Amino acid sequence: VIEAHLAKLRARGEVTPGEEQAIRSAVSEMHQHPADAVIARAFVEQDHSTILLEGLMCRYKDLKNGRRQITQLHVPGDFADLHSFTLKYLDHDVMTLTPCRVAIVPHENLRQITEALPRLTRMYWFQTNIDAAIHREWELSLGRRTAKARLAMLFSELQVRLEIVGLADERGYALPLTQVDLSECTGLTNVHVNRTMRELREEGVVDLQGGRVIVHDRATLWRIAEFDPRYLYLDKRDL
Amino acid sequence: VIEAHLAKLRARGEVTPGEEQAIRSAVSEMHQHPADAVIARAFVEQDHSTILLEGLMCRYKDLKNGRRQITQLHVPGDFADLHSFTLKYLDHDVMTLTPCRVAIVPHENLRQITEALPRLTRMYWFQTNIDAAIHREWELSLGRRTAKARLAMLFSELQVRLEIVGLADERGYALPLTQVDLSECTGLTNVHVNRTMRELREEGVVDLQGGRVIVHDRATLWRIAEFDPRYLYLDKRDL
DNA sequence: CGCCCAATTGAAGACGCTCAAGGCTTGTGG
DNA sequence: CCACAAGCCTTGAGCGTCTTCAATTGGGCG
Repeated sequence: VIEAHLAKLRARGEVTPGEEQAIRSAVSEMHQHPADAVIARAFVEQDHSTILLEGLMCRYKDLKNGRRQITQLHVPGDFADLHSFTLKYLDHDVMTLTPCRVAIVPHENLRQITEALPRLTRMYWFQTNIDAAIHREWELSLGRRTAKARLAMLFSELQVRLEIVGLADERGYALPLTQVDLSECTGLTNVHVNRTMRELREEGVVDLQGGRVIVHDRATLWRIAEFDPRYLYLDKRDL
Repeated sequence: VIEAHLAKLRARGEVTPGEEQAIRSAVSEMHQHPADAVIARAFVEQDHSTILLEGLMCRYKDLKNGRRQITQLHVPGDFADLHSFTLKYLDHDVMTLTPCRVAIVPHENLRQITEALPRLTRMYWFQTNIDAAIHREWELSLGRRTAKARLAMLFSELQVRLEIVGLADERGYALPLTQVDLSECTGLTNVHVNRTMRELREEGVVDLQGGRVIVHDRATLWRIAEFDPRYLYLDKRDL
């Protein structure tokens, strides 16, 4: 059931049988969450991390006036809050966007991995560094990209990330998000997301209907977004 | 000379004599850079990381139309590109903003630390996770904060980060940045930064003159920014 | 003294926001 | 089986924050 997680690790490099065994036995339990459930609240002490197996989750931060910024989306295979292992508490909430199945990994087990398996430790360190790389690409979107490019970026990124775990192909992928969700990812309003989506649809680039992203013209989508997948670090390496 | 770096690590927890020795001997050389020098170019293979000893550096990403987003500022004590150890290349450029003194740490030495010193490895993993936390706070700024709040946020964050290494007090700190630099941090134009700085000055909150940030009213500054320093993880912990 | 870079200010315009209303789909209960 | 509610999508109109373009001022330095 954690195949997606292993697939994500293997996108970077080999996972030895011993490492795979260590990962499997680090999982203490499986769990199911409904949509819109807060998995981890900001500034609350954590004693475990969560691997997303099925569904979509997000990290977000709020301002007092209610304006919300989603700082990252999580797809199956992601360690949604691995960074809480070193941080002890999170600086953001983690919430499900759809019903989700997850695997729980106690921090104590992660600690033992860092004591005994340096290579696997580096792999997990690497994974949190990818999260940071995604944050940086989103900073570029939020700070400098136009509305259309922000949405194009988001759809491009998700397509690549979902392809790694076999949940997308070149034609599209399931994405059961509302326009409000998209607006909170892109720093726009839902109204403006709606208008921008219409433009992208009328230009024959992408469409989102029935909870599914349909990529009509990937080349144009990437060009609009100035999307360069290298920031996702998908090439294989020695670790 | 790496005292600032040790001070930053010690803000989170103890550094044992053995760990301190490992850090010191991991440094292969010192180096001096002029202002506006690119230290690491995006997508170019790296074989070392860089500790900033003196001066200011930044990470930035550009769009094709020339619009630039600075994704993080680095102050003395920071490991500016520690993440290149696991990533092998960076997804952004790293540049000096002022003349800088740096210490070079070959990745091979970091690798040996991960093989032999799990606790120090966790400390460094933690440091890259702080970078990610800063990225998230900036995402919130870029996506949802007003211009005034973005600048207030930036000045608040830098004051706290510089205090850790003894380069700021409650009255202010040296910050030899131009308004163009500030605009690239905050996703604004230099013109709008200028106008917003004037507002903050006229309200008696902060001022930036002669390369120095003068904090006249820290409480108001934090309130405008909705600044909560917990995202910088300055409390001491077992590691 | 004059050059260069940064800061500053003005005026006009654009991109995205706010407020508001209407339509569509889905699920629920009478 | 239909009425109704709830949530999401869609569209219109007006507005505001921030941008763009341009010109002027100020300060540091060779």
